[in-house]
Amino acid sequence: MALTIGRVAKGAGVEISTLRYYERRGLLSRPGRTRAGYRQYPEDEVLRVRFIRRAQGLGFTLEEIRGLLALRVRGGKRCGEVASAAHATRDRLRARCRELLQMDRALSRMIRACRQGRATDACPILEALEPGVDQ
Amino acid sequence: MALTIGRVAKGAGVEISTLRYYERRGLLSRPGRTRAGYRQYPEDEVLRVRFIRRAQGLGFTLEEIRGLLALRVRGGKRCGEVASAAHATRDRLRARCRELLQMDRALSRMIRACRQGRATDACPILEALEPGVDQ
DNA sequence: GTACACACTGTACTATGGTAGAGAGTCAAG
DNA sequence: CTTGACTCTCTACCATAGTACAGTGTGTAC
Repeated sequence: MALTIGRVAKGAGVEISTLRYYERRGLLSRPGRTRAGYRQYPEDEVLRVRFIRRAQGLGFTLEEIRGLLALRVRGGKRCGEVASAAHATRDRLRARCRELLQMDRALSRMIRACRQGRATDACPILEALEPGVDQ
Repeated sequence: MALTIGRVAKGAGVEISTLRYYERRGLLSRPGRTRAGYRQYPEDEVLRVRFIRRAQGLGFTLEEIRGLLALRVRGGKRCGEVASAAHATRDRLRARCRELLQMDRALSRMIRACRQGRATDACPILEALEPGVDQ
């Protein structure tokens, strides 16, 4: 049961034109077509599109997301290649997460200061991030 | 010892034009000027700019970063307001971090599968994220 | 067989986050 | 006092990530 582009769009909560755009950018592979030229998507295309939107929400560019989506193990071949790409990606995710947690701690400090009625005149987020500045 | 725009740019690793752009967008407050009209920045402006770049790397828009930079406790006044904004921001950071860790786990699974010579034909990241799809 | 929703391509426009260049003034060294 | 590096404003351009629209074809319900 193939889906039309309209159904995929509705399912994933995006515009039809966005799906065509993703196709042009190589994030979605070219689907089959009916004789009339209508795109025919497999049902799980919706999941792929949702993934794209979530990853964008996390601050990845479409280029990066294209890379994420390309990561998969194909029959043991080129495994080393894929595994090292996966490792590198994982490292970047973790670094990102660490920085988020640093901001989190800064905010917590601020909230505490606030509760105690102390004023922090300088920006606490900015201060809190200073130690990590050189990487 | 005030800094010229060129020194701030060099210190923060950005273009001069970018600093003027940030000023227009309200991320940097208008600095004092010399009689000749040259901008005069306090030394810690460099830190502020570095913070902006890091936050951008974490996927925040300039608008969001403007909000982050505005969060500070001013002499106990408007504390409730600021604290609730800080809480909300912290919640968003944590949600973001959780999603990153979800992707992290997906990658780890893939790396394990790879080591064991198993092929995962579907995209493992995509699969791993499915449970979280509905929020 | 004619509405009407939906699909197709192609082009053009939008917002965000910058970057580049013109034309002019400024500062510091020699 | 001139040369060169730096700064100023203003306008125009660029890439990314879409969105909108024109003009045309399709599919189905009545």
